[in-house]
Amino acid sequence: MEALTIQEAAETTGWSPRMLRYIERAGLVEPRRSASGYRLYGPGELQRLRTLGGLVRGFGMGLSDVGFAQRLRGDADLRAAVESWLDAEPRRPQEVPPADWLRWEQEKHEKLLLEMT
Amino acid sequence: MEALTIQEAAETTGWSPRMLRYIERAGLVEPRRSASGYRLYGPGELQRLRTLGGLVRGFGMGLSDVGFAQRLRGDADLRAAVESWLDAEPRRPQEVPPADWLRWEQEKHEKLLLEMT
DNA sequence: AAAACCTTGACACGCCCGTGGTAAGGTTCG
DNA sequence: CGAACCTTACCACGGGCGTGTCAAGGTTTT
Repeated sequence: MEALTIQEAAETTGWSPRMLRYIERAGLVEPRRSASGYRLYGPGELQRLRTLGGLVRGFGMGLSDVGFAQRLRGDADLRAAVESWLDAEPRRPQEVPPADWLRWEQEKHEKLLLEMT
Repeated sequence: MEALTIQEAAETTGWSPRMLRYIERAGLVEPRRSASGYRLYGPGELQRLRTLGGLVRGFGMGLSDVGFAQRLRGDADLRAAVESWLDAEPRRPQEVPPADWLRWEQEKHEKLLLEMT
């Protein structure tokens, strides 16, 4: 049987058993269960847990950020809305021909405005 | 002068003046300032504030999520790390040829593993 | 059967997020 | 000049996040 119990998984990944349960509830790494309900972590889950640690510690992001990124991936509407908001950055009006930048903004947003009301 | 003061901007966008200052501190919408330090909201900022409201209320995301999305856009390393983590989803091992899925995981992560230690 | 695991559920705690309010002081308008 | 605005800096507070610990009960191992 190629699967570790929660305490063994905790030892090889650096997370506490408590956090492994939390990570599961957050939908980030969900191990399969044994017949009696024990969590069973396979090689894929272990790898994912280790790189999750690298992500959090290496970039200072929270588990909820990873959860949001995961949500972004699965929800095309959300992704489109967020991207079009980011595209419309009104930074530095002076980097744009001064006569145009007002209309330029408004055009950028026309599509989005129709969608979200 | 085509720019609104903070209270006027608040009235036309639905945010409170307090929140407009908060949103600025979060790096999401940063208006330019008058000579004496007053915030001046132009058409671009106003539009951005309204669509930000749509994003938050329409999708139930927090301002910090929008901030994270913005950070993702600007930081290529972060984006690559997050994407490769999401790509390695160990969901449903049975959807993949059973002999391959273990190596498949490991290869997917090799690059990332070298970068974050 | 006892030890050493596992499960879920609860209480707790510190910190950050999203808000509001208020105070002390500068600016603009009438 | 006075009213009405603006600025920054604080205090406060409810809620969620990331953790730990503990209790009550089921499972696996020896």
